[in-house]
Amino acid sequence: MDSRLLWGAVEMLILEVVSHAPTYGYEIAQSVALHSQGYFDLKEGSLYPALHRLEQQKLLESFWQEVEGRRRKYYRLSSAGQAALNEKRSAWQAFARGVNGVLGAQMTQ
Amino acid sequence: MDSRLLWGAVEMLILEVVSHAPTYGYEIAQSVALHSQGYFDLKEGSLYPALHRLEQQKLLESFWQEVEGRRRKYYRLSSAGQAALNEKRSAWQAFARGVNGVLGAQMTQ
DNA sequence: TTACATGCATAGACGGGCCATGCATGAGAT
DNA sequence: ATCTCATGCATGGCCCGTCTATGCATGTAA
Repeated sequence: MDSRLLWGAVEMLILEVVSHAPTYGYEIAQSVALHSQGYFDLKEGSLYPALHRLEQQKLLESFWQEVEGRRRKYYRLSSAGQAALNEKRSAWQAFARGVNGVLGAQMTQ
Repeated sequence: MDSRLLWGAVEMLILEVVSHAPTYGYEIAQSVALHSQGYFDLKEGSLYPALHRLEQQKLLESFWQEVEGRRRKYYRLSSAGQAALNEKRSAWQAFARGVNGVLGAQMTQ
């Protein structure tokens, strides 16, 4: 995995996963790994700071919950977060289109 | 343009353009802008350091040439550069596949 | 003579992913 | 009993590439 490529995409991936249902850090990392067929392996040093950034930007809201003796900090998407996710998806598509344009790859959309 | 997404992709874009024919910095930036429909606008502060990195890594070779009173530093792809380009293209495809997997986007290949 | 395109180059700011580490609990293995 | 591993959150400092701003030089057009 080229970690440099990850720059700027982590927040979008987190927002995407949280948009499906309120969830927490550890599960987010699992979900991202699962849906990317193991390609992404979010490290704590990337994941938690990103979650804190997103919360501080009011894109995510959090609440603590205790399950089987374990503390979990759940996050849910705010409406601003949904808007930001839509923007980031568009930016990603434009970026991918740009890269593929230079690479001469076939674009299907 | 989300400049954060650019991380790690600049070198691939440069190698790709140079792979078509020996060319120089200014023209590389133009070519990348053209093929990405204006999406990418490589700044000097990104472009030239990247070219120097690639040359130092022996992925590019350079030679100076004077055209109409203007000095141009031409770059050509080395065989190691071709191999690196192939690797970066694969890495890009894997990355895009990973992102699109998380986003739930349709993958056509 | 002013402005803009061409052409290369660098310094410093900036910021976010990664590594290593720390702490805590529960379950299963030895 | 003890150890290991999965679960779960968190942070400090390293690392490094993009960006802004700047500098210099030449040719052409307004």
